[in-house]
Amino acid sequence: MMRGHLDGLVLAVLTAGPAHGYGLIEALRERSDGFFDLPEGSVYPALHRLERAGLVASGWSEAGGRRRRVYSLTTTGRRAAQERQSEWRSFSAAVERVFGAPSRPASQTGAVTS
Amino acid sequence: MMRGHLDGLVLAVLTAGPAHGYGLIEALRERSDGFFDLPEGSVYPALHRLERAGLVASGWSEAGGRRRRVYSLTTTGRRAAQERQSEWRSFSAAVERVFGAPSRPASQTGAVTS
DNA sequence: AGCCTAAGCCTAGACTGTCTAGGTATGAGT
DNA sequence: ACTCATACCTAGACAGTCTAGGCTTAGGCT
Repeated sequence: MMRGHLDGLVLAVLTAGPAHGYGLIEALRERSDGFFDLPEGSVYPALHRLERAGLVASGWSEAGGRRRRVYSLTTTGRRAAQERQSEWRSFSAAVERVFGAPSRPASQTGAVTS
Repeated sequence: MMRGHLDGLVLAVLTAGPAHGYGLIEALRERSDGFFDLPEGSVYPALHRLERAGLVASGWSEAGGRRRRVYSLTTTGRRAAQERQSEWRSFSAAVERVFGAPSRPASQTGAVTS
């Protein structure tokens, strides 16, 4: 489950250069050491969503008799990629703070002390 | 937006001791240094979901004339809390790998090289 | 020829989790 | 009387992901 972070990851991959949907899935799998093995039904809609939002642009190309729709970042997409990344960092840091926070006295959270 | 990580965070807070819904929201806000300021409409349903799943148990208590529903971890909930945390770590690590991955040659991702 | 797999694209609908936006009630302070 | 903080709740909207299909071409195998 990608839980809303898919867009940022797709944009991150595209930062390194244009890619088509199928290759993007492979790139995500390889970059994550196999952790992200996303179904096409997740990635294609995400790409369409990003294109509708103007963050990526697409064009058709041909390779080995197979047609590919190749996506690349727009200018706003490149900016969005950086934003998503820094949003991730602060989100991730906040989660870590919650996980790593020290125990607090039970009285602060309404625990039953009797 | 909590993007599916809310359960893990709630369980993490409850690991430190029982809490009621409203106090849990405050605890999440404080632990995250203000980053997580969750609406009640997110947290209460999450608690009910966790209770239905048997990960937390609740009971009513009274404090200052106000009734509180206090939640605490069950045994399976305590185990789930650890699982969620380690799931988070591997998820987070995978995301970091994607963000931090070096650029690869365009040919690997179907880029238009012409 | 027939079959299977990999490479490539797509989408409708189900599902799930979060948030919006409302509601109720008590106690304390002005 | 009024407002604010505390404390609970839920229906329905919304958004993102996944399931489960569909389509096509190329290439390998029998």
